[in-house]
Amino acid sequence: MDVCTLNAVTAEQVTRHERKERTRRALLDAALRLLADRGFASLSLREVTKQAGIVPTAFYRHFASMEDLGVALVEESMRTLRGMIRAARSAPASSAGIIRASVRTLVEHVRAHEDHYRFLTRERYGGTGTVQRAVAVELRLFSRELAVDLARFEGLREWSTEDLNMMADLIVTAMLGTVLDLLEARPGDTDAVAHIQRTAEKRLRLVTVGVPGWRSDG
Amino acid sequence: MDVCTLNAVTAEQVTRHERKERTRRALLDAALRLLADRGFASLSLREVTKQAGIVPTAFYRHFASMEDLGVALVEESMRTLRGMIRAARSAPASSAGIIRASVRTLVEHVRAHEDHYRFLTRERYGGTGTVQRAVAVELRLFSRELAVDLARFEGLREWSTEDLNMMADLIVTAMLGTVLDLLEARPGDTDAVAHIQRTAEKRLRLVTVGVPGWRSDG
DNA sequence: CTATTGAGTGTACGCGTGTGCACTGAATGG
DNA sequence: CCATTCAGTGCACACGCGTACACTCAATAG
Repeated sequence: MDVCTLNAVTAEQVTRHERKERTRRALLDAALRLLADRGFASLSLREVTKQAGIVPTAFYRHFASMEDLGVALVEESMRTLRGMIRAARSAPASSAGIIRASVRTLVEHVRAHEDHYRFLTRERYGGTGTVQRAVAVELRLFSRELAVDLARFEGLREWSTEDLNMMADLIVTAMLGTVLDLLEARPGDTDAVAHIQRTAEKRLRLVTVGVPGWRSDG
Repeated sequence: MDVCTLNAVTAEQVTRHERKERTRRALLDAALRLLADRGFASLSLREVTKQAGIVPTAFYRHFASMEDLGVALVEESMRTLRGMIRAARSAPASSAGIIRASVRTLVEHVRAHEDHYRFLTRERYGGTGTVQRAVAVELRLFSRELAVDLARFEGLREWSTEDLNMMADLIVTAMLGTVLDLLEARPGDTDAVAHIQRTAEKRLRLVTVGVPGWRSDG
């Protein structure tokens, strides 16, 4: 293999892959668009391909099945979610303002990626089979990461792993509830969003204000 | 109308209604059975009628549409949920043991009505259109009722309505998470159930232990 | 320059869907 | 006793579904 051949190969793969990747994206985006107001289970292969602008049978060049596409969407959406927590982590962390900052990050992130968050919340609870399980697994991992973050805070250092996980689960659950509220609010309704934001902050404060008085045994 | 006629009329309506009601029940039960591992949206009229043992077109003698049947299921399931909170209310209420007792009531109730709780949790988040909205509305009412209950507790008497609603929402959300955990645990896995139960108690304790230190303004 | 690869096409199939329509036959009412 | 009501039947239809199969025709490889 000389340089020329190598370049050729590289060029081929780039262009080839590029084209294929573009169609793959079109399929994922088409699915996401259709999922705006319906569950993944009620999504048909034909609908998705039509929306993506290709013929039904070409679908199989990219995914082995709809379920496969669903799992790909889970991975993509979870990448978005992790992006959010990374943003929240790197925000100014005055221990008092951290809740306010985190909630603001969440609200902005949900606005910017409505489709991913809608997909995750819907399929976590309403989903079926492989897709639901994939979301459940990823969210559990996510919650465990949050538990590690929590362990660094004052007053939580000596908590047991189990208790930290319990608290992280509670926070994630509450957060998903907030996400749902945000998604159900009409997009332009700033009053509603402000109220949801305030309520979300209160929820987190109520959870954290109990930390000093916590005892693990009932 | 003499007595005889009246009796006849009564007998007719009873028997007539009885027969119809029995088929209606069969349809609801069939749907519930099929919903054990699938979402309501992916349920077909033909499947339900087949499972219920009648011919597809006879469906319309009982419901105007599948959506209609879904709303009926929401109402029925919410009646079950309200039964649970009534049971929890009437349990021995030593302020310390109330959490433990409430969680036990919840766990037993979910075991006894798995199908209803599965339906509610699934359609609350994963649902679509009329059914999801019906569940959302009913759950909001339920949460408001819980807020009224909370207002009777020591330390919560002087809380604002908004704060009480916030706390009630948080509790309902956490409770629904517990329901989900219970439904996902394999039926016979008593270890898993015990762990879920313990975690649920801790969640509630973490929420309530913060009450004395609560201040409404951030 | 020629051969191969592979993304996307078009046709065709059997199946499950919701629902319209004319019907049966037992329960009911006068 | 006869007429009416109405829950449930059986047939028919048009449609959307997943996918098998043979294909086109650029991009790529040697």
